[in-house]
Amino acid sequence: MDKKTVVDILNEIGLLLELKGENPFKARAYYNAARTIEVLDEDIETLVKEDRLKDVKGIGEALNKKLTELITTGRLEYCEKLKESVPPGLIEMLKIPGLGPKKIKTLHEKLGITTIGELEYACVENRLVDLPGFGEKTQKKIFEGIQFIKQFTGQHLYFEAYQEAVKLKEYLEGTGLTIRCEIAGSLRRKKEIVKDIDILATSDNPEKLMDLFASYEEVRDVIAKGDTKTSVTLNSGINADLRVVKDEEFPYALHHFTGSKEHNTAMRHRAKEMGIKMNEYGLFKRDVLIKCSSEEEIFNKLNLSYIPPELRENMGEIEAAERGEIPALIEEKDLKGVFHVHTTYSDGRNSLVDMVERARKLGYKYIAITDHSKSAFYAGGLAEEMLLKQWEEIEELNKKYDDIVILKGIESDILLDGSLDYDEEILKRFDLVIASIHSHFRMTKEEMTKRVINAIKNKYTKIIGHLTGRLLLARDSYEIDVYQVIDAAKEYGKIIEINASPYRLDLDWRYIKYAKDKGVKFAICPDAHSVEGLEDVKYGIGIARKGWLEAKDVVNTYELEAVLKIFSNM
DNA sequence: GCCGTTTTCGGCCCGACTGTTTTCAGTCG
Repeated sequence: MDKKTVVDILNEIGLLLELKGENPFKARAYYNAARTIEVLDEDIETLVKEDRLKDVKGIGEALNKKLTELITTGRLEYCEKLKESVPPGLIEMLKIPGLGPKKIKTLHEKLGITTIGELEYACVENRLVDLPGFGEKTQKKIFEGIQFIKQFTGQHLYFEAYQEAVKLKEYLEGTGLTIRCEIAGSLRRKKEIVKDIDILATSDNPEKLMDLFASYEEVRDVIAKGDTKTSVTLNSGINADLRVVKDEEFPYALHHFTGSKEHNTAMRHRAKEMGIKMNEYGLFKRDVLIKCSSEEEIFNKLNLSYIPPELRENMGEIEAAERGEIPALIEEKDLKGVFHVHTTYSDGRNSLVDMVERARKLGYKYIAITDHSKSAFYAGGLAEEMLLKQWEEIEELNKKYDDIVILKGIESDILLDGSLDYDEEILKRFDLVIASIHSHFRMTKEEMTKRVINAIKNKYTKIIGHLTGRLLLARDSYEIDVYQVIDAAKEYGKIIEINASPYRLDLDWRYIKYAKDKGVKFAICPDAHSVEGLEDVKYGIGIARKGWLEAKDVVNTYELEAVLKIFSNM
């Protein structure tokens, strides 16, 4: 075993001990030993063989024993045990500037954070500021550090890539060289996670356009550059492709580069059956172009009604289009009210009145304030006294405004046995209870499913919040039988949330259509922790559309009276 | 965990800097 491996292992042990909060001097002893061995003149294997390691200053009885084990067997049980006891994500966090073992330990112990993704989400939810030794600036610095690290992972949250794509599109259009320019690919399909940005443009001067694309100020690297396709890496770490085609080819190319691959394959298959060849340059019957000036025409030529990009996943959309049964998908303007809003009463960044004011500005007719419940100590959950205070404030505000109604709500933790977080006396006074899992993620699938179904059975539960608990690119869903939960929601007439936080987008759209077909209703909720967060509903709309939802499937497209009626019938 | 003893327990490198905190803890080099 070479010296470097030994040194690395000793340093790692030091680190792990610090993360565990062991005696710092014990950790230092390992660092010291690592440095001692690093500068050792003699071969360490020889020292072990001749039992002279113990004579080296800094190596005592315990280290001598461990190093002997390591060098003779190639393994060190102590180190392996230690590694098992510390989540690997904590070690990764050391890469974040400003974070050392002590702060990481605090994050782990106080907030239960085990991965960088969870940490990022905790920053977004403003959870770090109240921890001992943390504050506004620390939280900001950590968040920025995470953004830097994330650049190199190759997968990106929809909203981050989308924002980049919009800027890029504006830049390209600003060159004056594009005739048409669109964001295509998985972004256009509103996938929750994307791996790159695809932009399609038409131009009379493609070469110049490619040059200007490659010299866009946000470009860090040019990966490939040609006449029809150029690939770059942006400063944000996201890859972007620009494809340029002739203007008459645009509709075909837009369809082709929007995908998905599976949808395209099925479409080509269908075309072939009709004796038509289909590719990014056109539809051809016996090599003669079938002229189409829009995507809609392409579908029509194949005897299909228009399929919105969000549905192009080859999950039944072609068959539905053939029957003329593509639904009129929900749009953001359909929303009349907003549920699931946090305020400074718990872990929100803005006050109750600020949230209400912003909701009014956005044109909503009702808003449900749903701070965390008392067991959510990590998020400043509300004890009964605080609830009473909040209700007083809500009543005052309701007197003041005649254009918006504020509902008294709560995002109640679902406790271990599936019960809600307050006594019946309190529960019955809420207008809206959203029941969500926030703790004890590690249960068996059967236990977790039963827990959530118990919450569904509770007559005060109206909406089931972020059903799978996933944090995109950060934390997988807990084990749960989503289909069983959906069936229970149907049976008890409960609403399922589409959590629109761009970090969650939960319920996953792949389940939504199943629930819709059963007749389950949804609510698109921003889970807003700031006034800006209210606008996250747009991401929920994208996911709802991917799940084939129409306005009538989503209760917050209804007038308040209708919503309250649904609630009262549960 | 190591070392060195006034020999078995108490001390172990530190200064700049930042951001908390209200006199200091944690990070970085």
